[in-house]
Order: sequence, then C-alpha cells, then structure tokens
Amino acid sequence: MTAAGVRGEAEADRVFAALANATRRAVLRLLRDGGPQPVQALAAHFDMARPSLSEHLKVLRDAGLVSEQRSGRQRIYRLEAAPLAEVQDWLHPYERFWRDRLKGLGELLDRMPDDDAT
Amino acid sequence: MTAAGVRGEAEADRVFAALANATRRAVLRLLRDGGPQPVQALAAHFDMARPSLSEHLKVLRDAGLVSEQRSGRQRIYRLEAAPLAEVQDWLHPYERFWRDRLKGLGELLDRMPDDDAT
DNA sequence: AGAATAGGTAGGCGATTCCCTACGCGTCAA
DNA sequence: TTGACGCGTAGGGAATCGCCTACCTATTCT
Repeated sequence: MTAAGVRGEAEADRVFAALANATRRAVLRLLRDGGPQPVQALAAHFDMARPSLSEHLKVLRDAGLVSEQRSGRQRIYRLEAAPLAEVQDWLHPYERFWRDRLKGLGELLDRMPDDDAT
Repeated sequence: MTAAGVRGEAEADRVFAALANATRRAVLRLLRDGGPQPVQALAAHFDMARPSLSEHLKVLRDAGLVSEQRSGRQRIYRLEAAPLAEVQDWLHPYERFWRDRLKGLGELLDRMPDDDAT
C-alpha cells in the first residue's frame, strides 16, 4: 500500500505486470517451495542467459515481490508475499461473481451496486 | 483452464497482463458495480479516445475477463469472473507466507517444500 | 433512402518488454 | 595479487503496448 492501506494504481500495475510472465511466476514458485536462494540456484531452472534472469529479478524487486540479502559474493533472494496479499484483497469484491454463480444464481446479481478501492 | 483444470502459462500471462493496467481494472470495477453496460456507458468514465477503450475491451475479452452480448447497435459488456477465480487459486499456495508472518512465525517457514501448479 | 449513432479496425508513433552479448564490480581462492 | 566466480548494468534489436486519428460496418431514426 502507498499511504493508509490504499494501493496506488502504479503499484498495482507493477505487481500485475511482474506476474504477467511465466519465468517470473516460476521464480516466485521456486522461492516459495525452495526457500531463499542465490541467483545461480534459480538460474539453473531456466534456459535463458543469466543476465536476463537478473532483469526478471529486478522487475520482481521493483514490484516488492522479492527481497535480496547479500552474503559474500552471492545475493540471496527471498519471497516477499505482501504484494500478493494485496492482490488477494483486490480480488475480494469480485468473489461473489463466481461463488454465487456456482450456487446457480446466475445473472441475478449483475444489478446490485457495491464499492471499494481501485 | 486449458484441459483439466490446468491453467496454461499463456492464459495466465494474458490474464495478469490484462490486469496490469489501471484503465482495464477500472472497467472491471465498473462492470462489477454497475452491472452489464454498453461501451458508451463505460467510455463516459475515461478521458481517452473511444477507440482506445475498444482496444482495452479487446484485451479483456481475449483474457476471458469480459464477454459481449450484442443488442441492436450496442454491445453490452459483462464481467466474466472465472479467470479471477483462477488467479485466486494461483494465490493459494502463497497464503501461508503472509498469514504465518502475521502470527509472528517470520522466516521460520522459508525452508519447507511444497508443490502445485504454475 | 439518407443521416445519425454505436462500436470495431487500420495504421502510425513513441515507449516499454524481453531477450541477447559485452562489460564492470565486488568477493573469495591461490 | 592475480584469477575465477557471482551478479548486476549497458546497450542493442525485434516485438508488443497504449495512445491517437482516420475509416468502415451495422443498426436505428426521420
């Protein structure tokens, strides 16, 4: 969030854009399942040149989705899930659109207003 | 999903990329809160030229986030939340990273493996 | 039929994305 | 201290994005 729990549009843009790439989602998954790791360990899973992965890591850093901790000549990357929690918050007001549909209510709910952020 | 509940990377790319734009998120919100609407009603909320909004609607359509129903010379757009439900599914395996942290467990969980899709 | 309305498509333009190869910088080993 | 290692940055190139102004089609109103 930017100020008081309010997520700026620019930050949401960065987070969603960071997630809009299979390599970056795979990195997040590796950090989630394998814990904090140096760049080499991550790079071993991909075909691309290592500097390209470095750029993906920068995108993830700028989105706040990972953090780095220097240890000798390595950079240990760690998953930072806070932005994902905000994505979940963003999703909340949409939930009724698939939960209610499953209950067979169909299009009945398409006419009742509501309100929240973004 | 592509085949059996499995979301393809390409589809995830399209959905996240569609969400990575403030105008498109605003459109989804308008459809969520205001129900199905023709393009004019949506366009009234934005400064950009109408053809630009048309292109945004195409991106949302290609991501499966909206559908259109023709009514006379109008196109009524409707929110389709299924891809958002898949985003929520994608988020699930990450939840413990912010839920546990709130409980003060901190970095203790960064070393236990796991597994799922994408 | 002719004009107006709703909305998509074509094509152009600057900015950004994603990949690459080269290179620079700090750290550890000989 | 010299070399190898770990990683980031620079810069270039093809593709895509997001916006615009024309323009075209389909429908509805006179």
